[in-house]
Amino acid sequence: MGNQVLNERSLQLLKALVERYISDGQPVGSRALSKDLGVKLSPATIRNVMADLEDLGLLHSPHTSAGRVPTVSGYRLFVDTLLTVKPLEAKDLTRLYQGLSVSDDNSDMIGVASRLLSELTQMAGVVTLPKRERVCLRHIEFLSLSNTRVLVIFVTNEQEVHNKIIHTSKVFSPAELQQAANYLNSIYSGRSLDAVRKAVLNELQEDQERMTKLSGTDLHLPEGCRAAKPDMNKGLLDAVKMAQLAFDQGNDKDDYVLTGETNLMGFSELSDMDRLKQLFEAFSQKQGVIHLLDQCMKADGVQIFIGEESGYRAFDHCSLVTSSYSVDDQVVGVLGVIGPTRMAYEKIIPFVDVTAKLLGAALNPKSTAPL
Amino acid sequence: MGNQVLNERSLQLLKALVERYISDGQPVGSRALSKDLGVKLSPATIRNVMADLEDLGLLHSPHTSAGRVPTVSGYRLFVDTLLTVKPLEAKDLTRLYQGLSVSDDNSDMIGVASRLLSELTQMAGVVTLPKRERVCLRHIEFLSLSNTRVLVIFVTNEQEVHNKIIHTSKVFSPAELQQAANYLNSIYSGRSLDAVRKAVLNELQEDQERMTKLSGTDLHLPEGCRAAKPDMNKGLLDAVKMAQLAFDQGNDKDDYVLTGETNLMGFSELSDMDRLKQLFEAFSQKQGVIHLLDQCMKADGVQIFIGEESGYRAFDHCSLVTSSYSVDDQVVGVLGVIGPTRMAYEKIIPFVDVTAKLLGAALNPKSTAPL
DNA sequence: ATTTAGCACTCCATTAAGACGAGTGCCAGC
DNA sequence: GCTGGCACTCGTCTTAATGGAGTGCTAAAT
Repeated sequence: MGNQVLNERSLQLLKALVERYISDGQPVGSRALSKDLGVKLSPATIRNVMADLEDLGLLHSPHTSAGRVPTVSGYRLFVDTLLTVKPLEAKDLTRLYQGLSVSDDNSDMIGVASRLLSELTQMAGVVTLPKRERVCLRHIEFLSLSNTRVLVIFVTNEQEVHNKIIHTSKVFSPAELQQAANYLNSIYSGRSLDAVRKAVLNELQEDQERMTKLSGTDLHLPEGCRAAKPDMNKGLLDAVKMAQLAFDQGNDKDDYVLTGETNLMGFSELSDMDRLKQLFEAFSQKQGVIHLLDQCMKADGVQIFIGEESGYRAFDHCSLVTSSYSVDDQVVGVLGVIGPTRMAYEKIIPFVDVTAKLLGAALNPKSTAPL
Repeated sequence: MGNQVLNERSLQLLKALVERYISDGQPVGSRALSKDLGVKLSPATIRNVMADLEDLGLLHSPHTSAGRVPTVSGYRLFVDTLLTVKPLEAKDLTRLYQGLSVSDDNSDMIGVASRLLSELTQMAGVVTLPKRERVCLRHIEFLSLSNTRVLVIFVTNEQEVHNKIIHTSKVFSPAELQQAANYLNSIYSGRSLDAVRKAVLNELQEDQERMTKLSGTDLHLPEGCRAAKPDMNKGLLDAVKMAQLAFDQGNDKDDYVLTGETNLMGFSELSDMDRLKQLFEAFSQKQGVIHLLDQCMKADGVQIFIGEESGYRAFDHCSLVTSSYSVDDQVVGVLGVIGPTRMAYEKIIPFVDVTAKLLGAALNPKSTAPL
């Protein structure tokens, strides 16, 4: 009896079984496996081993007289220790390179990456937009709309343009807005949004303290203040206040680009309409998916969620292969592929891996000429 | 014999049949119809009439011993002349009003409208983004990225921010860009993008003519030129050239917001996976849908495509109820509902109608205070 | 001249039964 | 510890039978 729980042979057998199941989609029986396996073993022996693997929770029989199918734990063991990753095919690599090459118009790199993933894997591709906090502010601009409504436009990382409407406490003239923008640009340009937010808060706090200290005597200039003239100083404070509104928390509506969802409609394991509906609803509600992807951002390198591991019902029959991508050695986002649990991990993993690296490179501001 | 092809009675019968079919989803037989119908008619008589209607191509039997189902022409006749539109229920109307009320942050009105449509009708809602050409330019801004790459940011209609990267023929300093923007803003602000594009082309053409006339003698100022100094004039020409690049054709990537696609997965007539896949693929490829919606923009008021009428295979089993929406008496976009041919037209039509009107009102720049 | 009742007929949907086959579990022998 | 053999299970496929909803046609009724 295979009392020595997981010997080499049973692992090889599990590997063969998973591979077979992934390529066929049919529960695999002892006979089929016996033929697949290099080692000469009779179906009966294999049945014994399979029974052991089933006891360990790595396999599962749909019913008495069907073959075995890997469980989530079975897949997990497989991807963690048994999998032999296949290098990308030349043509796919070329495709990725040409799609994600550093070009002048990299305005839709995220979309391109997502489309490439879905196109090449024939599953769904997903790419999160770069986390705003981790991204560099390049330029900020204010534009008066009406009365106290001000449109804030800011550019990050060479290409992305964001905008938001804020309400100011008083009415500003275009010149004042211009001045405020100039000031903010001179101080904060080039720093990460996160840093800017902190600096802004800090600034406001210091000001608060000064106010209390010098109660009323606003003609005296506190030291450490860069501004030369009092009225100027007042203007700058307004600028900082506006910056605070602009970079407010909650501003970061994380989002992602998902493509090739329709590819998922071909898979038999997702042919159940209710399941599929749940999955697509999760896609459009977004928050669940975002949360899941956020988890992947912590670790870098390729990460995999198999079936129920994700913790989201809608993903019960799906796997998610992700990798974070970095700009300037800083992790800014995640991309990945969504497909049925029964997917060709050994091919998908390198796809995701390479795409993440290329996307990071393409987004790198250093590779495009600085101002 | 009902030789007088479409008498009042047969029309009433058709109406009853369509209504019954819409609410049941089952082919409707003569007996059921006889009960539904106010008039006392035996099933046999009804059978005769139904046979006539079938000859006219208004009805169709799935098979010998099933009831009848309306054909596309049947539906068409129904919606065109038989339909009695039901007014919106109070709660739905309230919902629309509160969702589409004029608020300060109407940045995502389009999305809100789409969500409302899908939520209230339990089908898919679609709203096109306002046509750029028909929308007013409010402000333009240039931002130098690197060398000849310039980011153009322009705001239209109070709220929408667009951006595009253009390549200029020479390197401009920030000051030059600022000047160019100022000039363009002073001349073109408030005019429709379409008008601006034409004016710009005109300007360039005139300049061209001037150039040929005065070949080389650029010290002489041609009359009709507003600029006072030659170098200034040169700068303005650059501005116009940049404007041309910015408002280039092909820039108008028409787009739409589609929500509630998942609602479509519940309908039995779309439960066929292949069909559904085709439909969803059409949704993500967009161009087909855009073309279809564009057609609806020509006519104003509610417009309906039933099944194959749309001309797109993917929509064969769907109907599309649309209405254009206008800002400032100018049609700028289209919104609508997509669902199975068997939909409650009498309810959907007022939904679409009212939503279009409210959206138009909410987007109207006049209703928000001007600068 | 319509309308109606009656009747034979068609065709789908459901159910039941049987045959098939893939695969298992277990046992006894190698 | 591995293997062959064997009985058994269970899903799938095929076939046949039954029931019912609905039609088309014809002949009688209005």
